[in-house]
Amino acid sequence: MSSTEKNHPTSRQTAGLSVSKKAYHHGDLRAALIEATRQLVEEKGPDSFSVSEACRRAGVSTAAPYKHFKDKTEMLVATVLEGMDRHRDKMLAALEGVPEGSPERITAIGMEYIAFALNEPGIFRLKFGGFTDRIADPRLEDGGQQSFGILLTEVAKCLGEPGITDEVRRRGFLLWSFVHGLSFILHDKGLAEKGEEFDLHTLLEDVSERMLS
Amino acid sequence: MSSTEKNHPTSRQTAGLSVSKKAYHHGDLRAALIEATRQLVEEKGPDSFSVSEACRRAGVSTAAPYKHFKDKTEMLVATVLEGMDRHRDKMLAALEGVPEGSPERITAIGMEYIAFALNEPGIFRLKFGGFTDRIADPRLEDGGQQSFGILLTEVAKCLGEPGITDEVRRRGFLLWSFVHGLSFILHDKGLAEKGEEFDLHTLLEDVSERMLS
DNA sequence: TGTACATCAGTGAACGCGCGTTCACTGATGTAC
DNA sequence: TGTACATCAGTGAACGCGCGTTCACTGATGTAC
Repeated sequence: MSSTEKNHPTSRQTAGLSVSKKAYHHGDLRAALIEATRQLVEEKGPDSFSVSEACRRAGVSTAAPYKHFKDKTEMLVATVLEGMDRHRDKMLAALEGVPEGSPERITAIGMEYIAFALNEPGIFRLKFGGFTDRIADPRLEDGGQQSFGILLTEVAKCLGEPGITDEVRRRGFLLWSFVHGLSFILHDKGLAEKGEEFDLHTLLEDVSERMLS
Repeated sequence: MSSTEKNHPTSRQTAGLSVSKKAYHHGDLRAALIEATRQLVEEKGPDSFSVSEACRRAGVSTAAPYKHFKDKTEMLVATVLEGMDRHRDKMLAALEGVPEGSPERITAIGMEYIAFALNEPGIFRLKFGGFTDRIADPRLEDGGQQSFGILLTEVAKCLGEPGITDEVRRRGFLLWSFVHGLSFILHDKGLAEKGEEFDLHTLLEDVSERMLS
């Protein structure tokens, strides 16, 4: 009984979205587990993540998560979804203040995409890397579709097209492929050195221009 | 004793590179294990590969590999190296008959790169995916450098540059990023659908042209 | 050609480990009266 | 305000599993004479 006050010092008041979520014993174990999962996925990589370790980090027994998630995969899906939300928010934020219809908006989206891949490579790979037993959750597809839609909207405006035409989808797909590949390459220390002599922003501007003209 | 003739029906005569490798008991267990590893990596994914299962498939005890490889990682490295050799050979083969200095050579390299990623996604991810405990083997770096060098040589010829200049490296890096990203996207069923309406070869031609002009 | 010996590829049993998941439980909390 | 009760988040012990690696061994092969 004397060694039980070691955990979650600030979790009781998480200043958060869900006051409706009752603060039983832990406060919000679900959120705490997602955060622990996120940290572990970044520290050890998506493939080395284990439920047990997340529990250790959250300071609960290994059985506790099963009150909140069906199984390990659901924990990972929830964590990726949370990451994608942040990702999309940042992409939209990056657009603020940049003139409508300017190619700089495309560059801004690309920069944000790459920044996310570099800052949260674990989540990025969990979403895009194609890993063990493939998480094929429709909610993940939806999130990706939304982000891609943001890009297409900007491409349409840049090209002066009336909407998401075939040509817009085509250019958007090409731009996405490029930025996606760049993300993987820059994230990999051994590969990134082949491009370290180039300025990232200039590269993106260059490509945006070539692809949109 | 009655159920031992089930394994490796054709492995005794592997029509191979190494006659010097003595045919003791198995013939060439090293090669057989690499092939088993390759198969498993494709079937189950790089992260689900296990030494034990490779042994089962090769029909040997779980201790046998340690006569040929230091540990699990060495088995994977050897398998990736073998795959990279095949990859490079195919890239070079794809160039045969295509006129020197034509952008079609760039497209051919790109098509081959993507074909490899789609046909051997396990090996591709093992080389490029950035996975558990990161394999950072200098031999892998070398192989990648070689392939990139082939691309740069072609880019230089297309641009009419005297050698591997900064501009050649820059264009080559952009082209590689694009094809690399495309490989990941097309390999992923959920992502590939965003580009399924486009003809791959036409996309590559388009990008090569935009990047080389 | 035959024999004695050295080599070493592959064996089979064992090890310790951390994993994902289950189970009956407990005890703090919220609610009804 | 106080008491009885229902809820259910989190417990702790246990499970069966497959893993990577080790060890002393065996027995087929190649070699020296």
